[in-house]
Amino acid sequence: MPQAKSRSARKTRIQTLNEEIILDAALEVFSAYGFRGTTVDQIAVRCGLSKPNLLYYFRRKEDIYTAVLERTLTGWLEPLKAIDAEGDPIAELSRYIAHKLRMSRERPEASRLFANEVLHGATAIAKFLKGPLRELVDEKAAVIGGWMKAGKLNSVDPHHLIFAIWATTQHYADFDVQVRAVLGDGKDHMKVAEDSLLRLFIEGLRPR
Amino acid sequence: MPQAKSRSARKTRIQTLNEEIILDAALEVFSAYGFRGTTVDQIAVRCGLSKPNLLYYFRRKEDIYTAVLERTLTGWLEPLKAIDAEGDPIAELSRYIAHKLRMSRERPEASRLFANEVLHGATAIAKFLKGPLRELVDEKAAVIGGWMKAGKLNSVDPHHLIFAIWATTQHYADFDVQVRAVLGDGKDHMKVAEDSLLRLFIEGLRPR
DNA sequence: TCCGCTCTTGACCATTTGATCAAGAATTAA
DNA sequence: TTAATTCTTGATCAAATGGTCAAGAGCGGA
Repeated sequence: MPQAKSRSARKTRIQTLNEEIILDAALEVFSAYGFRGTTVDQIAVRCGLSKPNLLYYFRRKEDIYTAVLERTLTGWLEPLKAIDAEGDPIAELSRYIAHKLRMSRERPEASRLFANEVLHGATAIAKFLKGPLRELVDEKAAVIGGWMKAGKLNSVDPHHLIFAIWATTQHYADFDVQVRAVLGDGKDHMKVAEDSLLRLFIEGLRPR
Repeated sequence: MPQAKSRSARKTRIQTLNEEIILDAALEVFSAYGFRGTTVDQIAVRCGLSKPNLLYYFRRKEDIYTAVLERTLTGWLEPLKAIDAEGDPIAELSRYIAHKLRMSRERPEASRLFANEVLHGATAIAKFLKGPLRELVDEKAAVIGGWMKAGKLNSVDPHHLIFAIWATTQHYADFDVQVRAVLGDGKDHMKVAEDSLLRLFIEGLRPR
């Protein structure tokens, strides 16, 4: 809502359109350079608008940033939410891992934006972390813990299991440059990554 | 070597001392705010020197950054190097995981500096990644692969296994804020983290 | 068509910040 | 002690950058 007073709550066609292309461009730039490393001009150039025009839609650079973050956080919890307490434990967790891995491949910018924000203190999303995120994690950790008590899974602290899944899957987005440096940029390694992670999480390293 | 001409190759007592306290301060600040997010003045204040004085020892901000990175990379590979082909596979990998986890607890700044650099393209350490890092990883991956072929470990792509160990252990340094938001800041959770990761990597989730 | 509101931008401003420099203080070797 | 060298810093600069503003262009409903 740029102009606090004169502009009505309803959005113009142009307004909707431009806010969208701004946030698209902002995600690209912020995820690549971080908040401080990004200039408003970079975003402006990227989406073909002038700098004052950007600041017409978003008063401050920070507003663009928080808008991009909010937009990204929407849906960030979806894969975890999808874990079904009634489903087969191994199948549910396998699906979760595969889902997170797919997100790292298809939308690495979202993961990097998030990683950068957390890495630098997460001041903009502290409430999200301590609120919705924590609640959902607690809930699903309880589900996983139930599976373990029922003997359907080996006993591992469920919270740390979730951390491990986050870490390993998001690694392919956040540390993509390193992965490519080690494996070579050529081919697509995500298929191997998926097979490896699934086998590792489910079977572990010790032979049976 | 600040003054190119008049200063000899040998370092003064003061020079050695000050370069050290500068790099100590720089690690703190760079790891917290990233390269762009850090100002020379912040570092100067942190170590009690004036800004021009900092730039007497390191001509450019970038020189401080690369010096800190270099200093941090020294030793970054040590834990992986320590994996012994002659040792017991499970024991060697357990020790490696525990070692990396301890580093995340004791020197999280180093991990965060590295994470930030890779996240933003790793332009300053590209040679390190494609050179020494890759070579060492290939070497140790071969060792682990040998263990698997010998039936001493379940077969998982060794490169991706190493990525998984990096991701899960460094997660506790890089995503510390998130971990605390979910688990609560109060107690020390690293002991539970270690038990969980070791059990997860070795035994996996599927009950035997 | 006409009028009010929305959209766009060139010019501009203030602050931050990396970097320089000259001059003086401190240190060191003789 | 002395002279050469190293170290330190206040003052200053130029560039980058977030943000403002007034004026004009464009759009949409009556």
